[in-house]
Amino acid sequence: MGVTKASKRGPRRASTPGEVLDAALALLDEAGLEAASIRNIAARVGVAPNAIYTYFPDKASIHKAIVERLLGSVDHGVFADREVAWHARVESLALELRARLTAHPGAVPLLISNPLDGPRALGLNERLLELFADAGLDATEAARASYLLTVYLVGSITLEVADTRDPGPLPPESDRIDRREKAFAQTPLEQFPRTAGAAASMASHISTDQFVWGLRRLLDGITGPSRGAGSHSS
Amino acid sequence: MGVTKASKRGPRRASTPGEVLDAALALLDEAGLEAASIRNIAARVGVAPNAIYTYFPDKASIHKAIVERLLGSVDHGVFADREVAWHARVESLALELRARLTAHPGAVPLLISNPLDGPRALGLNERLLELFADAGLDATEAARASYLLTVYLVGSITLEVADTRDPGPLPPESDRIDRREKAFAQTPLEQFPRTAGAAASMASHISTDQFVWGLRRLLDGITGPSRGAGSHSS
DNA sequence: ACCTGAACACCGTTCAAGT
DNA sequence: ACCTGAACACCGTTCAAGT
Repeated sequence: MGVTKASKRGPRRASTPGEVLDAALALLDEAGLEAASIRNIAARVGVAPNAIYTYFPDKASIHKAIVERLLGSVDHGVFADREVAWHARVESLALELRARLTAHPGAVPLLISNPLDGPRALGLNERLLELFADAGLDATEAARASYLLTVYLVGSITLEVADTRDPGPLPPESDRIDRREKAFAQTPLEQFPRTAGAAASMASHISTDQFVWGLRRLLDGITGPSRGAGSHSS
Repeated sequence: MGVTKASKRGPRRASTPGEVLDAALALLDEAGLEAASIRNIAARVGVAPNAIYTYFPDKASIHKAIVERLLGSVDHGVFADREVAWHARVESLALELRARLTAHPGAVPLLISNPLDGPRALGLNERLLELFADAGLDATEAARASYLLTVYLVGSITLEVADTRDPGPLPPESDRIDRREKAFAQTPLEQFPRTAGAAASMASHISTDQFVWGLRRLLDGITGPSRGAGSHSS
């Protein structure tokens, strides 16, 4: 309450930090990481390259801000509801995060090259720990479990975007499955018989099905198959 | 047999592709990704920058070759032995891969920004599929399981090196645990109570213990807890 | 307070030329 | 066949100057 709007002196800013991030994210989406240079961002904002340093101290801080923005865009409502079974809540959280992050493949390299220590990242971690506490895990187990899930998310997303090198939005799943099948059809059968033979199933790697399957195997490993409440130690 | 040594004409190469990779990997290890520029590599090899293009068509191909070299350095002997229980063999493979890759943190960004489709990567995938076949999984299940394990490896390694931003070899585990504990001691308790409270357990995230724990949870999820042979479908 | 032009020390890559 | 010098079109960042 009672916070004044902001300073009003000087030649009034030509832009805002938010617009700088908009420009950066747009470039990331359209043309990939290397296109999101300070100079290109400045051009899109309509300002000289060095004016960017009025908004952010350096390029790394822009990267961190983008990651925070993406993490901040996840809808907490879906999995914060304690009425829902915890299994389903973890699944919602994981799917929501995957959706938000794969929507901007160009930004994924930023996600995985910086430590996840911003307020949004910590907030999500907090949600995860609550979830596992609700599942009956003690503090140590919950910490391990939430880290395991983070590993799974990061790994899945990384592989998913690494498999589709070119910039721009991810093509529809069906197209990607198609491409994968063609790629595997070319792998030398004699040398890698199982890999080549598994082509059909491999196609499903990049699908949501595979993601959910892996997620469930992982949760089963943590709390025991098809059981919700906590058991076991170590 | 009977392969002649190589061409002997021309001014004799000042270097070899292998030495170029040595130089690149050394720079990666000592000073990180951005230090491993074509120009720095050339300087270390003792040649003009553009001479590098005699050995590799572009920078991306050097990156791919480094990844292949690292993957090629894993010792297949440890887990190829079918006398050993498959659980232990998977664990050996995972630990061996983790050791080889975290030994060169600077190279990890290369690993995760290109599709894992080189001959070495396919060879390792083949080993994994054999392993899961030995465990009694059918082709589809084995494909999913091997993908899940790849996700786990990539995610673990990514988070491990992302948490230690500065270039150079990873510090000893005890130091990293120490640093993590200090970092978490600073996280605002009111805002993220569970995250801050879990500090002690979080420290173990970057340890081999945590890696093995997660790996076992994951294998349990795939084949059922503390059981080796295959069961279940879908 | 904010923005600019100019400069610095870098990139990856290409091209014509030398041996 | 291999290497070089020079150039091209870029980078991120800094600095002095303008309003």
